[in-house]
Amino acid sequence: MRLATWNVNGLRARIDYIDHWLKDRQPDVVGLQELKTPDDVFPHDHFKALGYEALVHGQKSWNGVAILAKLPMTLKQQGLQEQADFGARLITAEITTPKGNAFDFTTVYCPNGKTLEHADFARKLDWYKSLTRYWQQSASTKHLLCGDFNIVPQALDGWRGEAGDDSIFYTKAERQHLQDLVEEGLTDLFRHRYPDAQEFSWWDYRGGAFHRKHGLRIDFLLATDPLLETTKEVIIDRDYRRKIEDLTPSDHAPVFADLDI
DNA sequence: ATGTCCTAACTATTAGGA
Repeated sequence: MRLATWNVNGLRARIDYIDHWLKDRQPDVVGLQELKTPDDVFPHDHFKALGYEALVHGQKSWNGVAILAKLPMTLKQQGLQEQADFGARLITAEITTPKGNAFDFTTVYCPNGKTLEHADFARKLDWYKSLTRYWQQSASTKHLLCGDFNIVPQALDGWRGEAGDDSIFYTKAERQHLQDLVEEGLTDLFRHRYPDAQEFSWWDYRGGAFHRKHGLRIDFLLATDPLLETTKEVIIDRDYRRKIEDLTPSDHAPVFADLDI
């Protein structure tokens, strides 16, 4: 069972690139973020031809999340009710595996915050409070939370290291909100498997950041213990941050994990 | 040229991204 997360930076602009990756990696379930696509033009037929059903929570121009799955799934939640005016940023489905096991899969596009001084930074922190409350209420023992969290968990996860401390993405306040999710019983699958590895999931398009290794690890797969225990491998799929022929990549790499469920 | 790049949108310049 291969579960993945990917901020695609525009679904319609990325559709051919996404096809390459789906065919190469064959994930069973994928959480997508930053669709920038209204629901009424979401290319359901396109993904159906590749074997995927899609559940979508999108909007015009910005944000937007979706779940692609080769397995049976049912919609459980679209959006955080307390945060409806901050964009389409969360979707949850219940997935049934070929073994007949059910688990919940949530994918999120957490707010960026812009700058420490901007009003959106305080809203980002408040959004995280709502996410933690949602998590407390979901009360499912097998639950994966994945997406673009827009927070650098520790110095190892950002190219600036400790020099980034207290700047946006690296603040104590933001990191505490990730810690709150850990205290709810979630584990960062990549960091758990590779405690000392420095791998990034996002690189700025500008200034040759990818080749200069100026990246951040801000895309995570977080899982409850029953899912953690069955995790066999976790990959940050860095090769898919590269250009493919004439196709432009997202600024994020996909991240996926293989679980025996 | 905020070293600067990519997307979407009232198609030309701006907002948003991280």
